Amino acid sequence: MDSRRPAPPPSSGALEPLTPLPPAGKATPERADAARNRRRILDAATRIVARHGVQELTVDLVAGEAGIGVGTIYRRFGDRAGLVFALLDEHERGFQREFMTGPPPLGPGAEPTARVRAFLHALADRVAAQFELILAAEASAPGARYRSGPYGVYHTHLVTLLTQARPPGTDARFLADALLAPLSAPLMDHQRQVRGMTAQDIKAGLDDLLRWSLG
Amino acid sequence: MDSRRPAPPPSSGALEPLTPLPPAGKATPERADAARNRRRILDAATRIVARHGVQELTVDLVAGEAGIGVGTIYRRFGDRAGLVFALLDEHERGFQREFMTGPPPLGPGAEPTARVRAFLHALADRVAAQFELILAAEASAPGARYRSGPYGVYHTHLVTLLTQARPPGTDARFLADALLAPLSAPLMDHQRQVRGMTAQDIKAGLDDLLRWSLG
DNA sequence: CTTGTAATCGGAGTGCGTTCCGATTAGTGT
DNA sequence: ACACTAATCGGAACGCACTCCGATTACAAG
Repeated sequence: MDSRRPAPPPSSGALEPLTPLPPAGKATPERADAARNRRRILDAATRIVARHGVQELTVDLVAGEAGIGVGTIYRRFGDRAGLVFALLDEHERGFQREFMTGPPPLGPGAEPTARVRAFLHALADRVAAQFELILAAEASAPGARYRSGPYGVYHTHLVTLLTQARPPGTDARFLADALLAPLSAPLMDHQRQVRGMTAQDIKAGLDDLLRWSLG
Repeated sequence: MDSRRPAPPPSSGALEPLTPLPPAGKATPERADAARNRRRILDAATRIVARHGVQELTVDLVAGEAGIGVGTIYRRFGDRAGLVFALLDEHERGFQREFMTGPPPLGPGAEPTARVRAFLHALADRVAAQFELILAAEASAPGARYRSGPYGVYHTHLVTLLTQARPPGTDARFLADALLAPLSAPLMDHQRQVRGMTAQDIKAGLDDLLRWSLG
C-alpha cells in the first residue's frame, strides 16, 4: 500500500450511479479534520466566486481564504476542475431529483417523448444559469464534461427514455449524445455572443430536432 | 499608435471568409525575417509532434528547436492554441477545397441532402485523423473551436445546404450547430474510449439524424 | 492515558503558458 | 551610403496549476 494516495476525491458527481468505484464499498468515511477542511474550502470558494467572479478563483487564493495549504485542496478535490464540480454539486443534486423522482412532465408519469423534451429544456436552463462555473470546469480539464458523473446520469436517463419512445434499430446511445452535444456551455456561449440567439431560440431548435427524431 | 502590438496572428483559420478582419485591407505583408521565423517555428513544431507527440509540444521546446525566443512565437501565433491551429491549417485548406470546389457528392453537383451527408462523414474522418492536434487546440483554449475560422466555414456551408434542402420555418443556423456538435473531438474520444463506438457507429448515427431531419 | 501508525496538513518547489521591455534589425527616404 | 523609424527579436520575469515530502495530528488498540 502506498499510503500516499489513499483517498481520491470521495465525492463530486452527485449520486453517480455508474462511476466505476474501485471496490464499490466505502472505505474509511473521512476523518473529522478532513471533513472540516472540505467545508472550509467550499465556503471559501463560494465566497470568492460571489465576490470576484469565477476567473479570480485561483487555488492559492482559495487556500489563503480558507486558511489552509494548497496541498489540502488537491487531496480533497483532485484538481481545480474537481473543486468547481464540487461547487456545482449542490444544485446538481436538486436537478437530478427533479427529473428522476419529481412531478411530470420532468419526472415519471408523462410520455417518454414529453419527458425528453422537458428534460432538454430544463438542462438548457440549468446550463444557462450555472454558465460561468460550467465554463470554468470545462476550461480546467477539456472533456471533463463527459467523464463527470452528471453527464453519465443525463446520458443513461435519455437512453432509457429514448428506448421507450423509439422503435429498435436506431442507436439510442448515439442519439442521446447528439441531443446533449448542442447543450455544451462553449457552444451556447457562442450562439448567444456571436449569433445573438436566445434561450428561446435554442429550445425551439431542440424541439425541431425532437419533432423529427421522435415523430 | 502603440507600435507594440502591430501584427496580431496574420493567418490561422484558412480562407476564413467571415472572420471580421478589422479594416479588411492587408497592412504590411510581413517582414522577411518574420516570415522566415514563422516557417522555422512551424517546421520545428511539426518535427516535435512527429517525434514525441503533441503532449511534448511546449512553447519553450519549440523555441529552442527553432533557435529563437519564445516572444517570437507569441508574436506570430498569439498563443499555444494559435500555433496548433496553424499546424492544422495545411490539411484544412485541402479539406475546404474538397467540399467547396471538389467533385460530388462532397463538392457541388449533387443533391444538398447527399452533400450534407458526405460532408459530415468527411468531417468525422478528418476529426478522427487529426485527433491529437484538435484535442490539444481545444485544451489550450476551450471554445476556441467555435471562434476558429474553420468552424465558421463549416457552419455557413451547412446553413447554405440545409436552406436548400429544407422548407422554411426551421432554424438552419441551429440545425447546423446541432449537426456539428456531435463531431467534437472530446465527445468522439469519449465515445471511442468509454462506449467502444467505432467511426462506423458514429457515421451511422449521423445518418439516422439526417434521415429524420431531411427526409 | 499512552502508544502506534496511517491519514492528513502545508508550503516550498516545479513546469509551462504568457507577458514585458530593452536591444536589434529590416526597410525606406535622402 | 547613411540615418531614421517602426517592426521584430529574445529571454528574464510572472502567474498559476499542480507535486512532493517532512512534520503533524486524529483515531484505535492495549
